[in-house]
Amino acid sequence: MRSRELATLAGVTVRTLRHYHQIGILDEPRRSSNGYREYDVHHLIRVLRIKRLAALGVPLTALPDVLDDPADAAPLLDQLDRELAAEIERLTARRAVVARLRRDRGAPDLPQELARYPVIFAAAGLPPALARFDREQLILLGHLAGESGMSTITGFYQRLTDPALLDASMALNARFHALTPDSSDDDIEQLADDLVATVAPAVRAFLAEHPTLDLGDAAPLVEEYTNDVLNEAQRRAAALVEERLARAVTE
Amino acid sequence: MRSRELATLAGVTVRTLRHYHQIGILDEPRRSSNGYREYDVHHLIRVLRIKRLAALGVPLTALPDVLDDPADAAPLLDQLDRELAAEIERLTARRAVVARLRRDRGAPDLPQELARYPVIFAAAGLPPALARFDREQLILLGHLAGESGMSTITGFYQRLTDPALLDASMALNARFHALTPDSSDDDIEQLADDLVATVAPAVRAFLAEHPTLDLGDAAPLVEEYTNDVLNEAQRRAAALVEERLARAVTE
DNA sequence: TTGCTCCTCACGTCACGTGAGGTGGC
DNA sequence: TTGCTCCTCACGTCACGTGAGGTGGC
Repeated sequence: MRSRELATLAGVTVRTLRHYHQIGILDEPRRSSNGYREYDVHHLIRVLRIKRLAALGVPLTALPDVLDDPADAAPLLDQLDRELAAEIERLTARRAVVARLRRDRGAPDLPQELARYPVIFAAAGLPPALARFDREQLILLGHLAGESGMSTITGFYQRLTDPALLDASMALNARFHALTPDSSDDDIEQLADDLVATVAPAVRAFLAEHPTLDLGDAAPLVEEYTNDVLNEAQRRAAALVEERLARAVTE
Repeated sequence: MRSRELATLAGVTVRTLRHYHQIGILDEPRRSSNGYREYDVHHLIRVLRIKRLAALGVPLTALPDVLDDPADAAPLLDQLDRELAAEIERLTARRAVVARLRRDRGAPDLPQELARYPVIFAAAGLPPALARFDREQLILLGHLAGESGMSTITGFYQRLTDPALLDASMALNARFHALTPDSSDDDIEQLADDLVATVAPAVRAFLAEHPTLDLGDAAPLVEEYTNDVLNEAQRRAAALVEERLARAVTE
């Protein structure tokens, strides 16, 4: 029989037969006078055996050994089982992450522990520009802080998104966002005062429970980021907040 | 920061960064005077986002859309979930086949319904050459007979491997295997008689329960196979058996 | 001068899919 | 002459890994 017939009988494509020839797991048959390949039933059997092993996940390059010596099958099956178990576990874990993201309508580019906060902020009316700032900062912090720092971050965002605090802090965020390079010093000072007054209790309570975030060598990166993203007035406000908050919290 | 530092911070290889540049999902940074790339924190954030989406199984080519518009995330997550579910199902089914093969110490290149029979025959002392013949014939028949024919085949092998019949038929198989082109006509006739006498009751009972195997256009292939594999005396014995068995069963 | 880091090609991976361009049989 | 089947290259897939060969900074 010729290529097409063998392929159809075996349930593969002609290209697949060619490929099996190329990598040497299927003998080339004799050619008829016009150069056409003339296969016989032994080729069909060989292809069926290859197909079945391949369907189990055996790499084609491993096939000559297994096909020629059935005794090689047992360790191969053991290995296949281990690989399948591991792969299923990977995919199942991945699916659990996807499920959580879908449930929370979370951002898929954030660590799953943090994915829900941008959604909460967006729902509370955070301006898009600030939302993006916050999201990127979360990505950066979440990665640089590592496993241990993650619980500090989630603890902080947990308090920030407390319903009692959320609306007030969103209003402050809007004022912060509205700062422009020609905002008055008074505006900046006033915003810093209001911000500290609003969040100080939460920060104090938070610090009692969590270690300080230690970014190690990576701290300048976070600073570089905020410097790049905030305008002059916003940077000044942030510096004021940092300074006054430290005092408010320690006194 | 330069390539190595960004790569280390992000937990990827330098080659991966190059790849992201090549496919256009990561902006090329400015170069320092010696041609070295100088990345900043925004590149780090971008790579972290890419990494996380990629870890979920999002193809890199789909990333620009998702990264630039988080609203695209929901349908993407739905699709990912479907793909993951389907893939997990495939792998789980595959693993079940592997588990059955391991349990039965079955041949992995046979349909799973038939995998255990070669093992039974081998344990019963079938000569290797005949074992190979039988195995290949099973592969061929199992494939050509399709879904419906499979139950006919398993039914037949079920009876053949009945302990009451197995030893006797193995002895006959050994005699069949021992036939050479210069076996006497008497030996051949005697063997055919003994074979028919031994298996006729089982075949009769079997035929009462199962339809005849219909190979359709593929029947000549099976004949080609046996003609290729058996020697002259064995072919004559097989023809005699076929003829006399048909009579023994219908009378 | 000697390592170390960076750079740019460019091939390899795995199991084929998909044309391109050409030839024999009805 | 016109389809149909077969043939042989040879590039593409996906996300990089892995050298090869060369250059700048201490």
